Amino acid sequence: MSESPFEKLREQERESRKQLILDTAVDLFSKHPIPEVSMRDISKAAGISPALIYRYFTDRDELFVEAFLKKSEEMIQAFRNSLTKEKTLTLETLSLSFVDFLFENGPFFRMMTYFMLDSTLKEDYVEKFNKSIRSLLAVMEEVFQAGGLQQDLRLHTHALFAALNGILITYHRYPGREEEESRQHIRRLAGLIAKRFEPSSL
Amino acid sequence: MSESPFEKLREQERESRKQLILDTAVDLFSKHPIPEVSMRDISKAAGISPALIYRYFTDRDELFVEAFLKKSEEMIQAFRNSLTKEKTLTLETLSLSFVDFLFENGPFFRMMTYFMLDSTLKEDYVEKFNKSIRSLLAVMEEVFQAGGLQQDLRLHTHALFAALNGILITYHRYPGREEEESRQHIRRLAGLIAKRFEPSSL
DNA sequence: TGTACATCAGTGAACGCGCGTTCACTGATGTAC
DNA sequence: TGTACATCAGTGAACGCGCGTTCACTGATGTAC
Repeated sequence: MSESPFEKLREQERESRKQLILDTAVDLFSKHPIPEVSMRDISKAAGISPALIYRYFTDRDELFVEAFLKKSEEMIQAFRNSLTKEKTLTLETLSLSFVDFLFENGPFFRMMTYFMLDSTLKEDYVEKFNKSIRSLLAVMEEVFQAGGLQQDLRLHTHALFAALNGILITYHRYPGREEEESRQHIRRLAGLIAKRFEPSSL
Repeated sequence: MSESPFEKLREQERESRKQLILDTAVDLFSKHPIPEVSMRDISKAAGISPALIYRYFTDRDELFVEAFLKKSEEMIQAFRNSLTKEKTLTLETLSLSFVDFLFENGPFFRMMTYFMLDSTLKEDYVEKFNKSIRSLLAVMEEVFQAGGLQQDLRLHTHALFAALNGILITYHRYPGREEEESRQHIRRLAGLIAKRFEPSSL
């Protein structure tokens, strides 16, 4: 199974072509409802034939899952980075960062909620999704712990995560509001929730 | 525009046929992902021809919205009733009732989240949806008020509503858990959130 | 160096399917005179 | 009472479309001898 340098290069080229398709898909998933993005749409946007996608992915579901995982890893990494930059890491700063991030990263947010609600995907795809979500929860849990919370750590993390998700889902395009107003409302609610989770108010 | 008793009867008959279609649709929307329920599915389940649905509804969207509104009214009414039965109306009992209700009323929950996330519906349908959500928020707001909360009443109601939604969406079919386990986890999280909203902990 | 073969990226057209919706129609009932 | 017409519930088949996916193919490049 050893590969010559030459073969490795070919492999890398193939990989970067695959990433190009993936990036195109992520881009479209972020702009339109996920069920409305067709393989033809993706191929057109990538400037290739529809058939070619099937040289890199077995089917649409696999493409979707890989697109999600890619974006998810980027997102979690960036989220983690932004947290290390904060001087004092309170639940409030964590929560505001979180909703800001999801608000900015439309693709990730859309795909995540799609997974949670609609998915009729194969079990091992669902497992990959959950693994990704668990990574995100791990980041939050660290902050809780750093913040001095000891009891029911896991449970509090779940509650805060779900609550913040709920705020985003419920108000991300509240009617009769401009995007900036929605964002402000979401931040206000996230801050309000976070404060109630501070250990000091326990 | 006055109607004879005879015409009224005919009108009522027509109306009850329409309701029958609506009930069938609600039933299917509760059992399968909403985009996967086709007009043919509904007509087959109702025992009629697909074409007949179009004598009662202009298109699929209208059918969907009317199905949602019907279920929503039932749901809000029942929720209100269950609250009047509670002796002491704390936020905790409110919250547990709320998640129990949504957990039981799969159709409403599914349709609500579909609206929040995916909908590409016409503006006046969205307006009807929001009116319905506002009724639900009004019930919660009453409880907050009865519980003695004065400041930022609206904001707290929004936050709790969104948080509970988030818990339901995030954990309603948490993987590797049986339905009953999911329900318990959701109740636990809802209780945890609710306690933090009690005025006493402000 | 030349030749036969293998590999694989990439293509455009096609397959088969299910969808929302419409069409042309039947048949029962009510209405006007 | 009979007849011509209107209304409307209801139907099965069809229309037109877009979808995911596959097929048969081309053409470039690498490999064996």
